Parts: sequence; structure tokens; C-alpha cells
Amino acid sequence: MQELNPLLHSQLRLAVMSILMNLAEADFVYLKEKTESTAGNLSVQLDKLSSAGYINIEKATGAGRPRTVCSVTDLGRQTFADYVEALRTYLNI
Amino acid sequence: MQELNPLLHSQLRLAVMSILMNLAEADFVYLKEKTESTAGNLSVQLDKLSSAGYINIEKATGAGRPRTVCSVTDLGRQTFADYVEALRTYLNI
DNA sequence: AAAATTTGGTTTATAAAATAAACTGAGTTA
DNA sequence: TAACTCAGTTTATTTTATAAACCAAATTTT
Repeated sequence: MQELNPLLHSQLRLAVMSILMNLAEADFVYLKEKTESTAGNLSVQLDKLSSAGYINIEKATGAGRPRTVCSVTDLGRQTFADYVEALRTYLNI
Repeated sequence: MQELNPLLHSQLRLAVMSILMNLAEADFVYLKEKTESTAGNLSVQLDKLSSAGYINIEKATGAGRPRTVCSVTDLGRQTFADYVEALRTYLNI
């Protein structure tokens, strides 16, 4: 059996990736609301996705409140696709 | 977003459930080989699935070596189906 | 305009989970 | 019958997820 990429096989990180796969970009506040996660947890998980190179994080600060905008990278997109393929074999779909 | 049943959203437990969904039953040794897991890890995870009522475990001892046979319960089957449905929304499939 | 409050996060601590290492007892084999 | 293997369990360790506490900048209130 293929292994399931542990970085993606986590509820919150998968939810984030799922959202970003369908949107050009999404900011911290939006992701927090959509996933119903705490800010702390989200912050940590976004860092992990970013460190792995699966997402890009742009932190805009200065004018008004800070804004953290995330988007999926090409690597992230490919890795997500691979993960989906692996899962299919587990789920028989 | 729906939550992903944490008991199923674990690589090894999902692998075990996946195997049992396609087989009437499977024993410890078979599951261990198929999943390439250690005996200790497998033992722990089988207990969790059993405690949740997702699988049935029959331990035959006496004649020859002990044999631990597992099979999925109706609850397990239903829960697995629900999990698959929830995942679909994450994966867009 | 100073004080209080809210917003958008990060850092640190805690709880839970996965995994492996060590152990046990019964069955085989030499 | 002594050594060894097999089928597992128990306990300890590591990793991961989550939440609680904190912080700085922006906004609102008085």
C-alpha cells in the first residue's frame, strides 16, 4: 500500500489545501473562518505547509491591519494530486 | 466543512479498514504484512478500532499458534462510508 | 487625545496520537 | 530439553495536533 503524505494527511492542513486548490488565494481570516480553527493552530499548520513548499505566504503589513495571503504552489498542487490518487486506492473510488 | 472522523483519519487504521472492507476477514499476520506495520503499532490500532465498535476481533488460541481474526462490523462499514463522503468534499471527487 | 478594545496574528505549553522497543508466553525445531 | 521462533501485548518515546497565553498595531470610546 502506498503511504499517505503525512503533511497532507491532517484534517486542518488538508482543509486549507482543499480551499486553496479552488481559489487563487485566501487570507488568514478567511481560512480561519472556513476551517473553524483557532488562530494558533492555523498559524502553525500554515507554517508547516509553507516550509514544505506547498503554499506561498505573503505578509502585507503597513497600510491598515496586517494581511496574510496564502496561495498554493505548483509543488503543492502536484503533491495534492498525488495524495488524492493514493487515497483513492484506500477508499476504492 | 465537515469534520473527518479522527479514528478513521489515520494512515494505519484507514489501511486496515480499507482491507477489511474488501475481505470477509483478515488475520493479524496478514494485516501486518499488507500494511507493513510493526506488530506493536498494529496491535494498538486494532484495539482502537475494536473499542469504537468498527471491527470485530476473535482471538483463537489453543490449537497451534494463536490466531487473531478481524472483520468489519456494520457500524464500521457505515462509518467508513460516511468518512469517504466527507473526504470527497475535501478532494473534489 | 488617552484609555480601552479589538484585530491579526505568533509563541509557548499541553494533550493526544503514532510509533517503536522491550517483553511474554506458547509452539517448533534441533 | 534447550534454543529459537512466532504471535502478539505492554510500556516508553517521539511526534503531532491543539489550545492557551501573549504581543503589537489599529480602531473605537470617552
